[in-house]
Amino acid sequence: MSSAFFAGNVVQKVDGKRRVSVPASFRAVLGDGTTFFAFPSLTYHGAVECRIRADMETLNEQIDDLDPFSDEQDHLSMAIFGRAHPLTPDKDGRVVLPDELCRHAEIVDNVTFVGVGRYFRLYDPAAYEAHQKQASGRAAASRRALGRRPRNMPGPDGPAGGA
Amino acid sequence: MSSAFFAGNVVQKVDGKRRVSVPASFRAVLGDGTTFFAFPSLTYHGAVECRIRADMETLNEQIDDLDPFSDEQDHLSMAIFGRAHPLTPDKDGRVVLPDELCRHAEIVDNVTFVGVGRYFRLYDPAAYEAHQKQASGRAAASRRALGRRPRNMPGPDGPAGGA
DNA sequence: GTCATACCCAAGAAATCCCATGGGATACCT
DNA sequence: AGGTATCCCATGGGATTTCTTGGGTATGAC
Repeated sequence: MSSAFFAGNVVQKVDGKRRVSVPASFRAVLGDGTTFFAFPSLTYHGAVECRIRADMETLNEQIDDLDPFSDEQDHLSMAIFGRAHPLTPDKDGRVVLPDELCRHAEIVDNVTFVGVGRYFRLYDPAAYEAHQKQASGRAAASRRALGRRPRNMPGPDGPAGGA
Repeated sequence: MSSAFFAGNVVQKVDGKRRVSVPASFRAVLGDGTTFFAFPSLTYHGAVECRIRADMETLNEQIDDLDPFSDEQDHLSMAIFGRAHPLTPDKDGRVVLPDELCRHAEIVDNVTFVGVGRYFRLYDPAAYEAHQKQASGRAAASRRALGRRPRNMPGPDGPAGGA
């Protein structure tokens, strides 16, 4: 049901030890001291994707359902699980960003946390601005993909509540 | 629990801390201290769209149903969730408008809250006047798109007239 | 021992709360 | 009906708490 929901964007500093404060608003969604998993995004090269454990497990099942020994299965599990670092916020709400991920996303001394619904991403601030600009530009057109109905929300009798 | 319904328009002041009173009438619909999500409108550039959590989650599901890893999916979720700031009215019924949103809608020291049914929008007062004027002009023509279901629709010279 | 990781503490900045005031609208009393 | 007392809401400002962030200290691996 109402699993985690992340939204908004926040810029945080990365210190000399590669520590970063997970924004309080995100921590509130995660729950204090809850581990999440960070790995290079498959969708947008240059971002790090962060997901909660439940999502990782779902992903695992989906990949398991693929043909075992297939290249697909192998590649996906290597790309995701092989590079997924578990991160647990410390008592001050900070995590240490693995060097591999920083290099991947070219994160140096600032990170932008971006909520994307059930997961969030990490970007270099400049890269985020660029990607966001592009996404916003094209989103208006893509909006039709959501169905032709502007009223895409369930009503009182809608699918949400049932009875 | 019937779904939210927002109507009417109210101009509110934005103070030096970028605080704004959410109109009492809107708060009554939301429920006290209920957080809602504000993001740049995809349909009308220059407005901020505000939706309740349930709507955001529905939107999230719809976007999830799109092709995973597609640009479409990526752009929509970035444009909407990445810029959707959760706002929670404080005990005085006020929220702080994120700078990003103020800049987007060119909101400076006044905001117009506009009810649009299940959600509401924020405009710069002048921009609202302009948009409203234009919308009213086209509404008469678009009216037939509604079909003939609502029998009590005012005509072109209906009560919504002058001022 | 050296390096890496996790913990603790402190200070500045920012967000939140709390209270007081001004207006406008409504309810009430005469 | 006229006038007045109340209530509710919007708004300003100051006090408090929370968040972020820098640096120091312990724990443990190698």
